[in-house]
Order: sequence, then structure tokens, then C-alpha cells
Amino acid sequence: MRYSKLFGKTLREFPKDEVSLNAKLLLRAGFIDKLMAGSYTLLPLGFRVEQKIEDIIREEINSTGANELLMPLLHPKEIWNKTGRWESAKEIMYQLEKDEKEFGLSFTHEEIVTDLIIKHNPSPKEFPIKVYHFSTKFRHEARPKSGILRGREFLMKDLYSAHLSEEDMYKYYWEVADSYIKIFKRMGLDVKIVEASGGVFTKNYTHEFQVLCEQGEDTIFYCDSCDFAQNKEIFSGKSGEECPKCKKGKIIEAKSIEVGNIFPLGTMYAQKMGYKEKLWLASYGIGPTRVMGTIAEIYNDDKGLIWPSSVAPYQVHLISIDNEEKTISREADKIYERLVAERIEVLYDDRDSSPGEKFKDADLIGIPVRLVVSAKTGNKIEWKLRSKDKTELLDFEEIVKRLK
RNA sequence: CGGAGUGUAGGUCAUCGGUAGACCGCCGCGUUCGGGACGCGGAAGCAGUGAGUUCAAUUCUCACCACUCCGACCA
Repeated sequence: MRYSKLFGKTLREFPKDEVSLNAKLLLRAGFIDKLMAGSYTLLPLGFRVEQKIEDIIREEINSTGANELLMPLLHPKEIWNKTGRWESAKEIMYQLEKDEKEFGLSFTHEEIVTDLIIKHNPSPKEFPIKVYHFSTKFRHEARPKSGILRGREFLMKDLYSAHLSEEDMYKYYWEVADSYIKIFKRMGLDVKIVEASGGVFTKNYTHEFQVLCEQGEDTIFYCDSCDFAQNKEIFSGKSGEECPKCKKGKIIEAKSIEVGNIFPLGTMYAQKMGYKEKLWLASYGIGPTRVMGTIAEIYNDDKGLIWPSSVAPYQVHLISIDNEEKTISREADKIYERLVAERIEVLYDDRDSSPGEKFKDADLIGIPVRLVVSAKTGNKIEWKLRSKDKTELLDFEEIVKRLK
């Protein structure tokens, strides 16, 4: 992509009405645009990051044997009445009326997926059933905040599984937990599995995937030597005390961001929706847009963003520093075409602007590899990682090799 | 929903009772070219919205709205 054709540009200054680091950086670097509090457009750069995140999730979830589909976001009131959540989730659900008929905007899909499964009239051989989709969630937040981390509207991958026994449900439940660990690891996020309450979803304990981060709105307590971790809402002890599980480690209190969660829902949903047999349901969510915000919050320095290569909008950022005869930019054009031909995702800053401006923007946008073509580089190309200061002069072939 | 703060050009900010200005960005021309270069020219604003005070309101008063932060609530 040529920078001159890229919709959405970088800003010289941070927007003043954002305080949270993720929103400041993403807005300034041209990844997102704000429509209203808690509602953001993903601009082309941001959308590419979101797609990278989706692809990683899709690949791992598919490998657990789940099917991707797409469910509607506008729901009739009646289906929510079956479980009583039209009333109990009133606080969080956008509810609307048109021509004397009431609708809700999707904040989750348990009712819809259960209805779908029941209608499908599955034979016992078809279980477990595992379906998921990526879609928008609408939640009426009393106070949207922290930029892209808590919105009224956000993207979510939600997976649902239905089982004929509790054992089978928990077997898959932990398989998904492992898959989640892999997903977050691939994105550069180190997560802790934290026990928590189920809110409007279930009375069972659930598990949250938390990334330690000072800017997070959750508080968790975890053990420094075993895997014990609980959300503040259910933990009864204090930091510094002995771990109740391993009896050896010490409990540490920390702020964190919840990037995913899994719910062992049990038989309530299928039962209330009129299924004759016992059916165990579980649901599993990851919010790609929140993940993007979390990565922005963690991977940055005073110059801008520093994307892990797995989720970066492009693999390389190509810059040319022109000479008087304009021969350098013609050379850079050719290198750009060759990189594209090699199927490398490249953002090419083809603007006729000063070197300083191009360097600043490259640092701000945070693509992991920067390539420079200039009078100084001769017939080679300068290679620099966004995360390091060192530069090297390499041949085109060597660059392609490293990127692949 | 309670508390605090802020609303002037696409962005950051000036002006402050007499009808709007800078810088950045954008467009054009020229000169530049290794860390946000420079000159000249240009486009861009119902001063958040509404009411009140006044001969006159961006400026003072009130209400509303929006945004940000703290709290309550929450993936």
C-alpha cells in the first residue's frame, strides 16, 4: 500500500480529549476514529490489525473442530423472554421498539444459538456441537472509557458448545482454554487464567484471561509460584499472604485487562428454551478490538506504537529519502513493486516530504521492520527493527529471506 | 446515575463585550532532502445548541447537549 493512497492519516499532536494511552496512540497514528464515546471506526490500518487478530483466533478455534457461522444482531424480544434475560439484562441490552414490536440488539448469543441448535434437531451422534462467529456486540455501558477497551459497540468472537454430559462439556472447556493460551501467546500477550463470577451469564465460576497491565480496570490476586488466580470480586484474602492452593507461594495483587473469558453455563439455557433432553452449554469470548487496544497499551514507547509482527498492519514500512535528480524515489518504486510481487505486506511512504517526517510517522505507526532507500544506501537497503536502534545494509534477497 | 473538568478551522491552541487569529495539516507553485525544512499564494469557522442580559455576546448568565476523568456498573 502506498501511503499516499492510504485513507486515514497521522496527526502531529495527541488529540486532547483522550487520556487513555491506547486511544491516544491509535487515534494519532491513524488506526481509529471516534464517532462517539465508546464507538470507534477501525480505519484501514486498524482494520488490518483487527483482521490479523481475527485470523489467529479463527485458525486456533477451527483446530478445536468448531464451525464458523454468522448470527443476526437484531433479536426479537420473545426469544430473550424464554430465559428471562429480557428483564434481567435490561441494564446492558439496547432494547428498541418499532411498529409495536420489541427488539434487542445483541450483547451475546446464548439464546439465539440454543434456539438454533434445538431447531436443527440434532441426533446424539452430532454432539458435541461447536459453533462460533465474529460479530459486533452492543452493550449499554453506563460509562464507556479507556478508549477502545470499553465501548458501547465492539467486536467479539463468541464460541458456543453444546454437550450431552457435564464431563464432555468440561473436556472441551479446557481444550478451549488451552487454545486461548496459544492464541494470546501468538499475539504477544502473556495471560493468566483467573477464576471469576459469571455475572448475567451463569451462577458457576467462570474463567477470565487477564493480561497484567497498570491501565487495566480489573484487579486480580494471583500466586507467584503456582497457577492460582482469582478476580477481586470473589477473592477473600489479601495480597502478601500465603497462597491458599499451593501453600508455598505468596499472593500478589495486580491490575489487569480481561481479553477473553469462558463460561461453563450448564443446562439452564436448553432447559428454559424447551429442550427435552439435558444439554450442557458453554460459551467462550474474545474481543478482537479490546485485544488490539491491549496490545497498543502494552507495546509502545515515547515515539509511538510497536506492533508484534503477528498482528502488525504491514510487515514492512518502506521509506525513500530522495535526491535532487529524483532517482532514489524511482528506485524505491521498483523495490516496492518487487516486495509486493514477493507477497510481502508493505506500507510504502511515497510522499514527497522530508525524511524527518517519514521517520517520525514510521515510528508512530509502529510497523516492526523499517526499510530505507537513500543516496547513502547505494545498491543496498537499510533494515531496522522498530524495537531496536541498530541498522544494517542488506541486499534485496536477504530482506525477502528474513521476512519469509 | 452522582461528582469534577473541557467545548473556538481537520488537529493543537490564542483572543475575551464591538462580529475571529496563530501554528500544524490540506491545495497550488518553487527551493529542499538521514529525524516533523523553507518561501509565496489559496481553501477551510452559524465560536457545541438554545434562551436571557445588552445598542452590541465567542466573551456575561441560565438551561440543555457532547467529550474526558473519578465513582457506581460492566466483555
